[in-house]
Amino acid sequence: KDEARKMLTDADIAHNMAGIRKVFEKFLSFGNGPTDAVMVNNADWLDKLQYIDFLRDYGRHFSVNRMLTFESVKLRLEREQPLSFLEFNYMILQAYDFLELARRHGCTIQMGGSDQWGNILNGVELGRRVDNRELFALTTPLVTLASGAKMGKSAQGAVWLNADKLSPWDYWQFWRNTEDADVGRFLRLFTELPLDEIAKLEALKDAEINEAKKVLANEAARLLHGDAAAQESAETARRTFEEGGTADNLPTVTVPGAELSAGIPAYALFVRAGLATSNGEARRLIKGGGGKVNDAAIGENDAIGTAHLRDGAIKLTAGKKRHVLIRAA
RNA sequence: GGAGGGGUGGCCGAGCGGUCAAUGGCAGCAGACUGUAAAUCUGCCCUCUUCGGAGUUCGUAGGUUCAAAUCCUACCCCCUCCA
Repeated sequence: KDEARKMLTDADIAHNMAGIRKVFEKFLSFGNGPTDAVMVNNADWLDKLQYIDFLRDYGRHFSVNRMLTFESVKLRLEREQPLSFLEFNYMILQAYDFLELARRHGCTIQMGGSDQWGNILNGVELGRRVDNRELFALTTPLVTLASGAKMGKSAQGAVWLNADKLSPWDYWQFWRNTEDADVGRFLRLFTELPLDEIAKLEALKDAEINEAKKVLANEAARLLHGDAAAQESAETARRTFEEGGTADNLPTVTVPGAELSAGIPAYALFVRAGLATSNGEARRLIKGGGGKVNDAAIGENDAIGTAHLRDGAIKLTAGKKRHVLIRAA
């Protein structure tokens, strides 16, 4: 990270921990068994640190000369951006965390993105110097797209693993929209399919590669959100994109029946649906031909109401991929 | 503490009294082309709008001026060097 971290309150931290645990629960089992995962809070040991003792016992093992050579630090200095002492200490604390984890839980390997390489090695070295422990680091390259961009940007922003940040449907869509050139690699990285099967999928050419993308979306969504959610998303996608119809499971926003009877201007409805963040944006979207009601162009000021209900819902579309159903509450 | 440089829209970065809601690039959104792909081209990209305009922006607060992102003062914050 090369930008200042935000200070978090205790409540923020507790909230974040709960969120992190919820995500990891999908992939790990927490418990007391020999192979179960344990979630710990480094405040358990960091809060008790005595400054002078810490400096004397651990601080002496860190050379500022060396810390200044770290990429994250160098970047900040080169750009003449601020780097507080608090942040400068982050790598020391991370190293100490590794040591504490080794002492308390017999943890011997730390994994992370390649940007963590230096930080993790600091811990490895600290373990050797202080406890004569042998610790290990394992890092993976940050995943980039074939086009060179960093992965993780979707139409709505970041790709979140929490369902309340990014719905299973949007998560499925994210994978479905993978670039051709990334499909094989992503199947290997993000699914548990056998490699020979992936090789076959990857060999698909042109429009056929879409089948591979569906498999990728299904598998990735299944791992995170479960079978049911994955299948539902696949079915919703099939009906929406392949049949051009209206699937019941598209994201839905409800509006009080009375308001709908009275009629709501189209631009306002797009804002309500979350398809635009301001009235002006909604207007521009519709004017530019990117906003549709029940798959048909409309005027941005047209009143949308009960007359537009089809099977109990009004389908709003922004662009080709974002659809929202409006239902009366 | 002293000297110098600087804080501009999500980010980078021009502007340095009026023609500035503010060049350009990136990111984002939409249209065309397609395969829910990429690349490319086009449009949009502060808020509101009865589409004529209106209102709020250029660290914060004051001031000068007919007019300020641009000048002055104070304050806050950042960077560099000196102590």
